[in-house]
Amino acid sequence: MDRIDRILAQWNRERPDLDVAPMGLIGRIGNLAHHLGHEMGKTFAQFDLNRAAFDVLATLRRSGPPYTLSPNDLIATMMVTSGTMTNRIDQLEKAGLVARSPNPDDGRSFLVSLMDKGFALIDSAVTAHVETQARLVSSLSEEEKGALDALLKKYLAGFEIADSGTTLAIEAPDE
Amino acid sequence: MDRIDRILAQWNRERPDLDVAPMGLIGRIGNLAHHLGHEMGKTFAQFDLNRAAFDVLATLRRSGPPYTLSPNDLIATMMVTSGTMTNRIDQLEKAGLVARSPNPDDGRSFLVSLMDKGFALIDSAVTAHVETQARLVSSLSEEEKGALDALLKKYLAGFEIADSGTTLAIEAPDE
DNA sequence: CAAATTTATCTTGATCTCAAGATAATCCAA
DNA sequence: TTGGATTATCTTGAGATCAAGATAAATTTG
Repeated sequence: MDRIDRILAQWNRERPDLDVAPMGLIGRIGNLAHHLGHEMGKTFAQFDLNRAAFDVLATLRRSGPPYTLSPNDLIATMMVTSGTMTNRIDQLEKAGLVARSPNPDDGRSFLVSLMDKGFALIDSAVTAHVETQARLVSSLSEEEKGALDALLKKYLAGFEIADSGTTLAIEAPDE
Repeated sequence: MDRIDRILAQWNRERPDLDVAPMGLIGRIGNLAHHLGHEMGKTFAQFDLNRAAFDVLATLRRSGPPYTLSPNDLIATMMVTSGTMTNRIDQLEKAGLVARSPNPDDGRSFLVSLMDKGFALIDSAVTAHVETQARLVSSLSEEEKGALDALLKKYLAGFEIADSGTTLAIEAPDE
């Protein structure tokens, strides 16, 4: 009888006409994301980063040499709006962690490159981040982690297909 | 090979020293929460609500008669800060959906009560919300839903014990 | 009973995000 | 080629959240 079960029990009493089983599943995913995000944020803060800045630096770092992507690449990877990405890059640029340069192949576009300082920072930060993540999944056995990951992957697949434009039952009828 | 798998493959190439399996699991939970939140937000918008307002109204509604809780009760249920809750209640009060009254038993405190208009609105909205949620889990079989929910519940249990003050391996060493 | 502490709520200031629209460059079709 | 559509990015304005601190009432202590 956890926090979510208590919520479902209340709904059952007040609105017995509703089937709230999906609410339990979805609520637990949301709660977990909240807790995990909070804990990971502490690690980011140790490097004077927040989740947003970490994600941008990490995306550039793992893209490999020359550690350079366009804002649009970053937008597509991180699923945020263009205004959000402009803001993130502005801040990282001010901090001297990345630099913008014109894209020689497209006058509308820029290239965002990881500076040496940014490379060093994200390499340290990601090492600590991975340690934090290992701790955050340590309450599950290897089997449980594998089973959970497999189920999540299957579930997520429906949304990713939806993203790519295909119509699925999982999508809303219209926007 | 989904979006998360591609990220892990990049890290494996660039930083083969890191064990990024936990990143996959945690990343999928975050991605799912993001997708689910986005879809549910569309339903809330149909009732001129956002997630924040829906949660407050729903918490009052499911608490049962007299549909009244203190701001502190709402804060504890929703895991938000007091400033956030003040803001939410202010808006709902302006919209005529809830009302504040002094708490006769505690001069520091208020009681937040659902108005008739708020009751009618949340009863319609939650009906639609539950339908949305049913759609959002429809890509999983009953067995998968049960297995996923059980794993999530076990995982979440570690964090809820942590909330209550007990020290667990899953917690950060310090804040 | 008075001082110190705790509790409940609100205020303030900063940050992050998004949606919508602006700007400028590129692409495409006739 | 040239006008219209598309694309990439930035700007603007508004909303939500949080952390930290202020305020006032209740509780605990000696």
